[in-house]
Amino acid sequence: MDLRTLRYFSAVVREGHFGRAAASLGIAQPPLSRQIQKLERELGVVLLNRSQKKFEVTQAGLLLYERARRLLDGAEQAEADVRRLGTGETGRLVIGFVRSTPFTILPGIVVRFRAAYPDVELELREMRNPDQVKCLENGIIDVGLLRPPISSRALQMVTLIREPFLALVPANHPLADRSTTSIRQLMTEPFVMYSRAGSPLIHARVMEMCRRSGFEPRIAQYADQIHTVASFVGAGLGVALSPSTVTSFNMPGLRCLAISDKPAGLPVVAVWRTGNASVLVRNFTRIAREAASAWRPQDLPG
Amino acid sequence: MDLRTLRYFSAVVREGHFGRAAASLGIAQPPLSRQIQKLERELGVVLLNRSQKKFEVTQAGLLLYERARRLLDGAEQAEADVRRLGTGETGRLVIGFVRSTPFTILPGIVVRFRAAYPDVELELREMRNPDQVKCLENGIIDVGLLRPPISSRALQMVTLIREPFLALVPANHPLADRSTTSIRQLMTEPFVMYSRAGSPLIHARVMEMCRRSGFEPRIAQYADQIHTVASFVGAGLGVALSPSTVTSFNMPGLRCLAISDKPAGLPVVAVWRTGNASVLVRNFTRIAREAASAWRPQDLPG
DNA sequence: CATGTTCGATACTATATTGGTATCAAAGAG
DNA sequence: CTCTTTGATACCAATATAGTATCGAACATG
Repeated sequence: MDLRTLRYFSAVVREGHFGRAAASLGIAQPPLSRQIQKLERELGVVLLNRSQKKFEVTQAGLLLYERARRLLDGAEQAEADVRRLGTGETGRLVIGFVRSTPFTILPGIVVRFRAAYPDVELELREMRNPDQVKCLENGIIDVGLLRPPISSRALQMVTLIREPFLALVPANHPLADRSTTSIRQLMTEPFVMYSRAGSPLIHARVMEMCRRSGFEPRIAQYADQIHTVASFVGAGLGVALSPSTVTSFNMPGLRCLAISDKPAGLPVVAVWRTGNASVLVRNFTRIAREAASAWRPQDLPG
Repeated sequence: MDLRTLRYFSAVVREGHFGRAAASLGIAQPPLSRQIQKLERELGVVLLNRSQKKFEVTQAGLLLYERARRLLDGAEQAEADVRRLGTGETGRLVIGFVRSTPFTILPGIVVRFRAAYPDVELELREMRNPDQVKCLENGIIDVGLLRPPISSRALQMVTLIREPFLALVPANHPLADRSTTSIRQLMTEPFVMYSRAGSPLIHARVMEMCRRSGFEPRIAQYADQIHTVASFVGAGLGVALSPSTVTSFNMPGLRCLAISDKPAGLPVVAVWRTGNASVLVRNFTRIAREAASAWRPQDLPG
């Protein structure tokens, strides 16, 4: 007993007429008659009473008709649901993100994704880099938005944006009125520095930039997070090199300058399990790339 | 998407292994692989992630697995139910019967049918002959237990029993001590007679029997029903010819005698719609015939 | 009452689908 | 590095399904 046979039988009962049923099914009448006969033989049950020219549906036939309708509806629904889930129109996606992304690309990604796939449940979890790597490997999150490097070979990634670095100086600093500076010009300044523990990636990059410009920065103050750094610079504790996200805060006493050295930006990547060919993930990363390419660091000086 | 394909997919997911799944389905592995591929192509959805040697079921695949299980269970259940209904193991049967049958064959039929088909709902309705004919034609009752003749050509019948006639005499009658009499011997007796209106069939048969024996009965009293006739005879109002069911009552002052003329018994038949090939009806009439052939008029004299 | 029409069943043929056997290519296991 | 395991592929055989032509019974019509 397969669904085609049920479809046929259902059509015969619905139309009350083999010829019309066959027409509605897009087949000829003789195969339809045979299929119904075969169904009756298989079940060992008379479904249609063909005593006269016109047939009459037996009790058993009526029962089968009801059940067939339910089964066919169920199958159709299942097919549609699977298709929707499989094409990523529906389902659930858990996204990990690091703290900086809500100030850059995360909002754009979420807005675009929601618009494109309104029926996909999107769960967003802020997590630090190492947690995201673990959760990606466990399957707890499907995609991570974070900063490289990541070491796991089971993970695949695509670079979304490179956040440029800015130089931060206090408003009363000699450089404060200019829109651009070089890293070398900050050589003698005291630095407010991202701590190695709190932001190891930025710490390393800033140290590297200074060394490339030929000096070891004199560190006046460590700070863990971007707004702390900004507030310390605004308070006059020193200068800093920071991802451009600082412009998202309206910090009093703070001036942001473009860096003439044009150091490479700080990449943010989307990461997912290499095996995970889920359409949802593919769609999300596609949208993420689109959103990222439309993103521009806001209020950039210079 | 048919049920076989779903069965195949379900087996693959359940076993987690194409080879074992194929074995459990009783087919070879290559056709199974192809069917799954075809299913994925039809749905346009990746159901199994075959990234490595071992596959992994996708979200969509898991959804389809759940739905497939439900559909397959539903189909199996439907098949079983239809088969049961179609083979008359289950369902509902409405039986009409005339007043006399509860004293003769009805109990035996019901007991046997209940034993053979415990899951069939049996509804019993006492109805007079003409009502049964109407209800049979309307489909309100499925089988009627009644006395011929019936005139409708759309109805089919089978004779179940022939209730023999007995002669009834008062206990103080000269014939009361004998076990047999002839109809002629009652020629001069006053008769308690079934009324033409209340029991036209019996009335006609009794009149016919008397006329065949060469006399017109002198009617002392009319009565409608069998127990009324019996009580009147017992009260000494006259003699009577009656179906043997009278022996079911323990009527004081009444004696029952066999009739040496051996008149033909009063037939009771089962009747059903000619078109109605319902297995339930066939089974019921078969059981009715069995029960009838086992029936013997009780306490028959002679 | 004969005749034509309708409707499902049957006979036969062509096509499509499905399953089996042999074999391959890649991935782990030892 | 070799052997085994596992799903995929190529090719062939068997089965199942659909189409065309036609039949036979039942109802409608003149």
